[in-house]
Amino acid sequence: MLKITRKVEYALIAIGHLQQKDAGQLATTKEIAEQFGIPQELLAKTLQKLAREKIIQAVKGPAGGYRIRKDSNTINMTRFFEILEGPVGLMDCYFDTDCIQLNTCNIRTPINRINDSIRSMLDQMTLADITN
Amino acid sequence: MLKITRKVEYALIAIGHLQQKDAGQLATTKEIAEQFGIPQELLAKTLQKLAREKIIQAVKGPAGGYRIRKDSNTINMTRFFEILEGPVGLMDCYFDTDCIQLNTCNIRTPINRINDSIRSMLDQMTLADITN
DNA sequence: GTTTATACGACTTAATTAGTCGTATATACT
DNA sequence: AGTATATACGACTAATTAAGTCGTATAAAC
Repeated sequence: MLKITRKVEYALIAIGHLQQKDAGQLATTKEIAEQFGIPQELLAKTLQKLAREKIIQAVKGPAGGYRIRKDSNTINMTRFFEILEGPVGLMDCYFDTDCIQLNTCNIRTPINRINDSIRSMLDQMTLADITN
Repeated sequence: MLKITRKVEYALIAIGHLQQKDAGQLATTKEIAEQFGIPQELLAKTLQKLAREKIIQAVKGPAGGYRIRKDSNTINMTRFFEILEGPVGLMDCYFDTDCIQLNTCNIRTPINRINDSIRSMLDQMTLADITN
């Protein structure tokens, strides 16, 4: 439990790599995959998702690749995680309120308290913080 | 990601129920399973694990069951989660340091920072806090 | 027009989680 | 003593989720 998935892990590694680059410089998925020993196809799909959400910028064609956007310090980690994984919540009922057992459930409140703490912590971290 | 498992969910529900009881009163797995609509066998195994770790106390035989221990406010949530699920860490390398990529990995430090925050938050919560 | 990059959906495989079953053991009660 | 009812626990199966692969399309540099 409380594990991040490989997709997130790979995405963070890639972003970290992009942040090392000089402004405007591109990196290809191939380059990143090889350098960090991660499966290229999976990384590719992940970066595509991030590009769609304007977290990074994609450039097609030969000499293409991805670059980090300047505003990466405005993107908080809750948003980042949710792009790649969907809702960040210890239990689904944090978002999805039509649980049959809602009335008998005696742990919703405390769990949501933990949840809120984790979310607000992640809210306060930005993607830029990931560069060591 | 960041989801708690059913085992933990069921355990928390059960503990919440036990805490409602008057001091020394027992509840059976059957009673809890029926009241909250959760699979009895699975709940049983979970409670057995908690009993082994002295989180709750088991009484065998007819008129047996489980009761909460008085010191449930000294048990923190990190410990509780780890009894049921093993190490609480966003990535395995938080505990297991022999990752092949340790030297190339550029996200270990920031991830561990998030990790520490979550753990220290859970450290500060006790099981007793789960009673609404 | 060929090469090399991203885009993206469909698919397969692997791993984890959830749930079940059989059997043993302790104990209250008759 | 014998029966009923509770926990104890390992082995097993089913379901769900995560990880990884493949095929094909599209854009752009040369």
